[in-house]
Amino acid sequence: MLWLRSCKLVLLQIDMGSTIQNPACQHCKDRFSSIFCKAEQCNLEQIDQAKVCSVYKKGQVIFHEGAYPFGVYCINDGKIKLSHSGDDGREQIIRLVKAGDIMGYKALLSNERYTATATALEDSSICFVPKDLFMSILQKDASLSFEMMRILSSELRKAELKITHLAQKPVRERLAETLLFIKETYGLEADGHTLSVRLSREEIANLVGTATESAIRLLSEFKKDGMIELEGKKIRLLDLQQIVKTANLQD
Amino acid sequence: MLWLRSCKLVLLQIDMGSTIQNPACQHCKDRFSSIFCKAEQCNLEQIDQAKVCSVYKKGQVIFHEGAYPFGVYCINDGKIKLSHSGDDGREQIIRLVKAGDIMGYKALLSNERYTATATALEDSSICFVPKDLFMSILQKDASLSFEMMRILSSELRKAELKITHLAQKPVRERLAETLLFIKETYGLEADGHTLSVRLSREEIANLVGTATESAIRLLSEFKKDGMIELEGKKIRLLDLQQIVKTANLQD
DNA sequence: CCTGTGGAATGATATGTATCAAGTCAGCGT
DNA sequence: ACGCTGACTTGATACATATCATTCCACAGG
Repeated sequence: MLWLRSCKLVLLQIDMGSTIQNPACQHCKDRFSSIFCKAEQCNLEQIDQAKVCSVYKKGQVIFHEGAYPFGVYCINDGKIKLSHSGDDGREQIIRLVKAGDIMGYKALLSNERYTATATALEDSSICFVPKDLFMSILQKDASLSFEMMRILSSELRKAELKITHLAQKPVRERLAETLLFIKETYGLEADGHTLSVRLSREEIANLVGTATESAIRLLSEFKKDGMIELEGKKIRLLDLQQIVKTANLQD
Repeated sequence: MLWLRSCKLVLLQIDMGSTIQNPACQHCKDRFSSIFCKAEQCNLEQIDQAKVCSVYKKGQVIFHEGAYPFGVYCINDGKIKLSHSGDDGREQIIRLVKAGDIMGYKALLSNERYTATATALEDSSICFVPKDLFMSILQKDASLSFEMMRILSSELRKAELKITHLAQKPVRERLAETLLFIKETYGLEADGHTLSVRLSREEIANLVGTATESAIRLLSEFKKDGMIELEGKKIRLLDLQQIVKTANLQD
C-alpha cells in the first residue's frame, strides 16, 4: 500500500509537469521519483535497474553533512528534513523533502561534500541511484539535464526569497509563512485542517530561524487569536486567510 | 585596455577550471564570459556571433525584478549587484557579480520572471546572449549544461549557508563575514588592503541584512579596534586575521 | 505506584538591534 | 558665498527576541 500512494503522486506530478511526459512512468511498475520521468525511456530503464530502494526509520540519518556523495536519493514515500548544523551546533532546516522529490544532487553536481544532513521525519522509502550512472545519463540526456537545472533554479529562487524574508521580516510573520509552507509541502490530513507532519517545536523554530521558546510563544498567540488549534504535535490551521494576512506575503 | 584585463581573468579561470578547456577561449579575440569556455567550439563561435555587447553606466539597471527574461548576460568588465526589493521596499542584495560571471540564468532556466534587479555598481561592459540560442546550445552541449549545473549548485550552497548565518549569527559577525566576502569577490587594490569596490553604507547594510545605522556603528567599532580603516567609501582591511576571527567562521 | 525523562509551556530578565531624531560634513549648482 | 542635498555619523530610546530558569505534563520503565 505504500507504493500505491506513491504511484498516484508520481502520476499527478506528470500531469502537472510542463515538459514532455515519459510513457514509461505511467506504467509505474515500481516506486519511482518523478524527476526521472523527464528522462528518455532507455535511460529510465537503466536507472530503474540500477537503483537500490530501502526503508529508513523515523529519525534515521540518510546522509550526513561533511560526507562524500556517491549518488542521488529519490523519495518514494515519506518525509525528510535537510538541515545544516550551524557553527554553534544549532540546527537550521534548509528544506523539507517529500515523496517524488530527489535530494543529494547539489553536492554531486558541484562535486563537493554534503553541506546538509538528511534525516527522516517519519518512516520513509527511498531509492538510491549511483553517481556514475546518474552523471553518465545526465551527460547524454538533455531533458533530464534541463529538469535538473529547472529544479536547481527553482530551489535557488526559494532560497533567495528566504534570505530576504529572514533579513527583513519579524519572527511572527515568518512563523505564519512557515506554517503555510509546511502546508504547501506536505499538505493537510483528511479533515482539511490538520498539517500532515508532526514536527517538534524545536524543528519548527529551526525552520523559521528563531529560538524554540519564541516559536512556542507565537504558536500560543496564534491559537489565542483563533488562527490555529494545537494538540500536542498536531497543528490545525483554522483560519487560513488570517494566517496568510499575518504572513504578510506579497510575491 | 578594458578587455585585456578581462582576457587575463578568463585565462585565469580556465586554468583553474576542472573541466576541459576550450582552445577557442585562449585566443580571446573578444571580451567573453568564462562560462562559455566550457562550451564546444562550434557553439562558442555561434554565441560569439550572436551576442550583443554594451556598456552600462554606474547606477544603471540592466534588468528589473518582475520583467520577463529574453536571454542571459555575461559580464566582461565591471561590477553588478543583484537585489530583491523586499515587501516593505527595503533592498536585500542577493549576489555580487564580477567580470567573467553570468547572470539572469535562473529566471531563464526556471522559465519565470526575474526575481531580482541587476544594477551596475560601476561602469560595466556586458554581453547579452539571446534566450533561444542559449537554450538550444544548452540542449546539445552537455559540457555547458554541466557547467551551468555546477554554477547553480554552488550558488545554492552559498545561499543556504547565508540562510543559516542570517538565522544564527549576530550582526557583528555577519558584517565581518561580509567584508571578507566582498574581498573574495572583487579583490583588493594594489596596496593590498583597500577593497576595490565602493559601496554605500546602505548597500553594505543590505548585503549584511541589517539597518544602515547598525552597519555604520559596527564599521566604526571595527575601525576603533584597528581591524579596518575608513575613508569615505574606501574600506581598508588592516588586520585580516582579526576580521576572520570576528566573523567566527568554521566551514 | 513511584520516578525519571523529554518536550512543552510560561515567566522574568537581559540584550542586541531597529528606529527615531539630530547633527555633521562634503559636494554641487546657482 | 550661499544654501541645498544626500550620505554619513552619533545619540537616545523602544522593542523584539534570545536567554535563563522554572513549572507542567505525558509517558515509559522499573
